[in-house]
Amino acid sequence: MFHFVEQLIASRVAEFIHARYGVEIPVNLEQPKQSAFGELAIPVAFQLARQLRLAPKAIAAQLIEAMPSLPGVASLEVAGNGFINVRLDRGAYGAGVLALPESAEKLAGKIVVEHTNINPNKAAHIGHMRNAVLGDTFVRMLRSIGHAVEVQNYIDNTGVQVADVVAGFEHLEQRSIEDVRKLILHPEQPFDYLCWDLYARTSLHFKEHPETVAWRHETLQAIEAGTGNTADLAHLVAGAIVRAHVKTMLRLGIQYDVLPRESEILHLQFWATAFEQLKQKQAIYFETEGKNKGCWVMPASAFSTNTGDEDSKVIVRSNGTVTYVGKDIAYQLWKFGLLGKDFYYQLWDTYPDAHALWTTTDAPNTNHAPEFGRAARVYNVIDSRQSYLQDVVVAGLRALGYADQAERSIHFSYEMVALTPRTCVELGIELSEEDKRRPYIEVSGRKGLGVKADDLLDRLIEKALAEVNSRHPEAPAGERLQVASQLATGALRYFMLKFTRNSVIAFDFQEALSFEGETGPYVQYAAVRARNILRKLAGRGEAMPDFKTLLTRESLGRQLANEGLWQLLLAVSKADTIIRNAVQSGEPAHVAKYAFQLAQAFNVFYHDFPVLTEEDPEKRTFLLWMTGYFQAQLAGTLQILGIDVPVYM
RNA sequence: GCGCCCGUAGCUCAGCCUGGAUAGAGCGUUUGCCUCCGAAGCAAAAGGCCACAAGUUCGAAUCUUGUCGGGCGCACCA
Repeated sequence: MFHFVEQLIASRVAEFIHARYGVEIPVNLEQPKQSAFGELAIPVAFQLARQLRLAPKAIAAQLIEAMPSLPGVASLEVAGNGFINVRLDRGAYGAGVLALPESAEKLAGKIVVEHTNINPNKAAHIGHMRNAVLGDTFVRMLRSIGHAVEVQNYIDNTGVQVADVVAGFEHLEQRSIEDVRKLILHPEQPFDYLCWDLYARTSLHFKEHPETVAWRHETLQAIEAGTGNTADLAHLVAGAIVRAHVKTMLRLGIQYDVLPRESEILHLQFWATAFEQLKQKQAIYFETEGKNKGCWVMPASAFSTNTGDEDSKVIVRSNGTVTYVGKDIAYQLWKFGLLGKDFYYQLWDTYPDAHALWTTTDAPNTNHAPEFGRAARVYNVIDSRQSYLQDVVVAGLRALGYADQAERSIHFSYEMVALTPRTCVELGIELSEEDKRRPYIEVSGRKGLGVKADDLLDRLIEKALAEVNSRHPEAPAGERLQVASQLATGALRYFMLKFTRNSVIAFDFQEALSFEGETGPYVQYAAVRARNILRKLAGRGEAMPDFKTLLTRESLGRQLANEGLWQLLLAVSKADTIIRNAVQSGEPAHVAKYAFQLAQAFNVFYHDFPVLTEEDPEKRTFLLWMTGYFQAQLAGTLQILGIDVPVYM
């Protein structure tokens, strides 16, 4: 509702200024820091002062003198050095909120969001969770304002990391493919955990015995060839790990539409097609001298604005194999429907809610897969350390003449998750004296240094369950576990979202395990309390009043004369403004912050205005309506954050 | 060396894009509030040269430049 009023006032004021002074000027409204200054402030007199050569205060006075009355506005007044403060007609605003349907119109053009993208060779850790939660929340934000969104989780199943684990199985562990199949089917420990350790051990072995690094190259070549025992083993391992990842992410309410795999990029010759285009448009050239002799490279001038930068980027190695960036250019072209070819698809799994998850395959078939790719806009959720490579990919698009798509190919970047030295100690990780003085320690899958996603979730559930057990010992055990899981997810997702994208998260158990203050459970608690009031009402056999007939504009005006209630209604009605701005700036943290503020506002309401015991019937009706409105807005905002409202807590 | 990010309360962070009226929140500390829709809550107090300097401006935490700290990149790894 707030969004609507803001826009209406801004456009009317701009029109008036144009008519009166003949000046085209954008009118920006701001929200005063103090509520005593009204609901909105128009600082336009300051901007006009320069052009009209008049004091801002005098202009502001002229404006409010001559301005025709604005709809929904009670009064305008000059304040400070030239602000125009706006006071809204509270009854009209309340009636507007009551009447306005919450609907999002369908927007044209599909948006592809690629996120998660974990190498399928080990368990997911907290860094991967930040990626997935950011991506998933952004997807929910986009969908909530009417965008069609396709979620892709790219699987690099033919890369070095998978090769290392496979080499570990074959050389260090002397395991046959049948052995590994048994480890997957009858695990003593989760397979992704087993690979976590094996990957760390193999990496260490390579470091200590450099001559064995040859295993990696042999394995890699075998995997790329696609046939034979080693390739089959890699396929088995990567597949099992992907299943583990999909399962872990589902615990956080994260689902995907399609898992494009690198193996198909290779087998279906996606790269060969892209390579031809790049050569044709001379986006890359064959280097004949220097350190990159024999490689196909992209000149630095294509992707770097720094004129002194002479380092070109190798796309095809001198041995004829393509780098990751090359494959990514092909993939990015496909996302926009620009490659001129498509994958084949097969069903990977069906989620409990019947949503289908597809993956790519190189075998032609008659499966009825939906159409994937052909995006109007693409977001790649990738940490900021890879911004250099992302720049190269976008430069590839531009060099091929796809300037529009390059513009709409967005690196949704975020800073890494690191560990505080205290957390490292807690995990039993030995730190050097130098590391102890650092603000944070980078996680490393290669070193096995990190907090596994499932471990963290388990700890959160354990803690939440203890709390739930102490409060609701009589409730069924299954239900208590369900509630504890929802609280754990809420705590974790909120924790991952409360920081803005470009701030490094120094992960700390104590902070992440908290359920008090600015946390997911705090917001969940407010939603549960709001719903409990409505539930109690229904429990008494009392029907909800007919708000639309009882709450007339006059009645709303009387109730909203109460400053506290008016401020609360304003806060609750700002959801639309907040979410639109958050999508615009690509910042899920803003939605999280708003959810928290909404919960704070509700707790004030809850404390100051007992609803069910209110004796004045008109006020009681109003308070009930506010409760319902709060409940709906809290639940709606939490849904965008991917957080459930438990039945109790 | 070059590029990107960060520096705001004891700690962890919002605010910076789009300059504006007394710089906010959570945690921690101190003090109150459960006979009252659930205390995972509410109320209050203390706590700031917004790293530093110069510039632009009527006005700078916010824009520009420089300096100093810290982090991350700059592979024929991804």
